[in-house]
Amino acid sequence: MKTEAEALDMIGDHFRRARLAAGLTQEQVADLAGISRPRYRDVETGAAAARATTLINVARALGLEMMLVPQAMVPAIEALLSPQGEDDRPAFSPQAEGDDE
Amino acid sequence: MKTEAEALDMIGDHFRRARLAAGLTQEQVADLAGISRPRYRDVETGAAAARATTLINVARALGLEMMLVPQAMVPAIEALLSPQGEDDRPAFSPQAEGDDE
DNA sequence: AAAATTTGATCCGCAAACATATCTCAGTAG
DNA sequence: CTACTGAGATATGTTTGCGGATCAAATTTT
Repeated sequence: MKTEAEALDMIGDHFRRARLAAGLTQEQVADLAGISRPRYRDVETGAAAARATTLINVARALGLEMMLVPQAMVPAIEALLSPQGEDDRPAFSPQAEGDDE
Repeated sequence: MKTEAEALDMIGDHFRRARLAAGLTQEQVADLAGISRPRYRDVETGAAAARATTLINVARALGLEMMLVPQAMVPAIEALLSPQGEDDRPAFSPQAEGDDE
């Protein structure tokens, strides 16, 4: 695995930013997402490949939403989010698709 | 859990659409994503809460990308994708956040 | 300073995702 | 009818995410 780990790391970084911006502790977010604190920590650090439902719950606890979009549309969406400059950082870099790896 | 199952179902439906649009078999996509066919089938049917890396790989195998976006921006992004009307269907409905459940 | 809070990190036990193999059924082609 | 392909479904065993408890380090608060 290669890009997968990077993706997880970017997700975790995104979550951390959103959490700090919201002024929440790890435990608070973990509780909101319905997961344990050690596990939320793993998500933030990208230590583990969390389940889809876990990521969805964490995202929603932080006011975020996971979306599936065509790779070709990613730049446009990023452009749409950047100016808003809240705390939104698109999740994954669309660096070509390595298919598997 | 409630909405989680729905989200998984929507993801699976999205994948299936993209797969058929690409003219690929389940086995081909599973191979591209680096997972077994029975498991990819579970993903399509929403039977299992796949891992984050699994979803990322499947998405990329289908020319899609997963993104984390502020819930407030979801409608705008959907509007951006709708006109394209290819095979893009935003993944999850942003119906408030149930936090945990 | 000490005390409280937040975070990093680890272990154990359990549940679930995962691979592999196998079987069946629907559809199409021979 | 038989042969082939795509897809649904199940069984077994391995891997791993997960909760809970527990520890220490870093930060903040009094």
